[in-house]
Amino acid sequence: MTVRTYGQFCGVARALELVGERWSMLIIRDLLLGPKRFTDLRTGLPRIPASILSSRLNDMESSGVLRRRVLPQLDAAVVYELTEYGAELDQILLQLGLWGARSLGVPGQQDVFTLDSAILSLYTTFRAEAARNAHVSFELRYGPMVVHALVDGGALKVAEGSYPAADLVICSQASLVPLLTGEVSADQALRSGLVAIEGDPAHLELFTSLFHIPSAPKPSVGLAVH
Amino acid sequence: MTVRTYGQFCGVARALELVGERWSMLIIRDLLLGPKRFTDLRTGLPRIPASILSSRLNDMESSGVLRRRVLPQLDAAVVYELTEYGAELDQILLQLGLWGARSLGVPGQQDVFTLDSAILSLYTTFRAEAARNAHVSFELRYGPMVVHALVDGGALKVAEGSYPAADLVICSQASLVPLLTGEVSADQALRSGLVAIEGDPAHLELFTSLFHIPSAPKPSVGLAVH
DNA sequence: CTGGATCCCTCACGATACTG
DNA sequence: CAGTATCGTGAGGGATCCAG
Repeated sequence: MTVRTYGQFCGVARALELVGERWSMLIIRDLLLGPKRFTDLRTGLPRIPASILSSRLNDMESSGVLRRRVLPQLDAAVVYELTEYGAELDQILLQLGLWGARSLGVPGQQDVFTLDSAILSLYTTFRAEAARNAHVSFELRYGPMVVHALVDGGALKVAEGSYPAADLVICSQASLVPLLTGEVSADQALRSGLVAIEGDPAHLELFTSLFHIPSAPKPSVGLAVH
Repeated sequence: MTVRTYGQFCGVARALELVGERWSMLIIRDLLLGPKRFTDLRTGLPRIPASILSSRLNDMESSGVLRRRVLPQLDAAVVYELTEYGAELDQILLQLGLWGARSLGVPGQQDVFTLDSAILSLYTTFRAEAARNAHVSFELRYGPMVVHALVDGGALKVAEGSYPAADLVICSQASLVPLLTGEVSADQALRSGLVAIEGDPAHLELFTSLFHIPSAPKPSVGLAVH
């Protein structure tokens, strides 16, 4: 189980040796939302072979990114959870998700849309600075999957399940990406049937201002200016 | 050349399909510092097979992360440079480098320390908020490799080569990591011979406050709280 | 000399089956 | 349920060769 290295004395190379193998980042993505069992991870990552999941978990446990924990229950349930070190990847994962979301096309026939990525997508696209004075709650229904998002003045909490007190219920028939990029306005989304809502249409306008996929670059650090 | 996918409709998965293959991130790391020729990239990544470099460049060109450009010269020199989209990975790469630097041990016998990673390491460890009122210049000598860093009130510019007007010259005999993490103080580093300087020792103290590898976590977004 | 392409070998990945 | 074992395939690694 000797990890392949890059032969470089470099923080980036080291990071990639820890979490750069195929599937590792997606495992971490799912664990960011809480400890999970082996089977939970398989469910969230339908295409990962069990043997690969097993070896990734072992590798990342050895390197201190996550840990195995035996729950104090009769059935001795085992969960995997991020260590503090591993959990510090959260911002990086969110930014990477936002960067990648910009080139998400339409979902392919084979693509799965999991609960965890639905929840994560709300965190990645959340614009805290636009939510300073916002206090609003949404329930989102992606087919059978239901999550809710509570916006409370710059803070966001997303979780699974319904939220009967929600200010707005959004039922999406397809990908919300065009709405989040601004390619489609709230109005257009409603009229075209991209989404259906229960509640005040003005709240959908608010939703698009709180959750957004920027098409223009954020100001760069200025390394690659030419 | 059909790219392996993860079969997920998710920004993180999409990002990994674009830049998650082995070596891709390190290619981008080097290109963050400016356009480079095929041979320059090979020099900075000694262990990458030419065939892999070639296919990564082609893949990332197809996906819009970088572009080939033919310089208007007689020899028709070709350079590779990041697109605007690719360049937006800069913050992510810097943060990933900082995260990985925390588990950098001592450089292995086989490890190379390239000019680009030396320059990048200064960007990754730079603390702009600690440099608000700082105006100072450093020359760093890692064996035969020489770079200089200009700190100008929260802004940093690092480049290759000597800088005769530098306020402080730092000659490192070994890895600077212990100094940057605070494991070794500026005083101890001098007395132990970890570094030798030309200039005011007080500037070395300043250096350690400007460039730092935090051992404690930065505040997390609060996803993985349990 | 740069910018690759081609060959071959090895090992990680991926699918399936199996066990405590 | 929670993984490990087996095994074929294809990507990575290294050397060599070729075109502009």
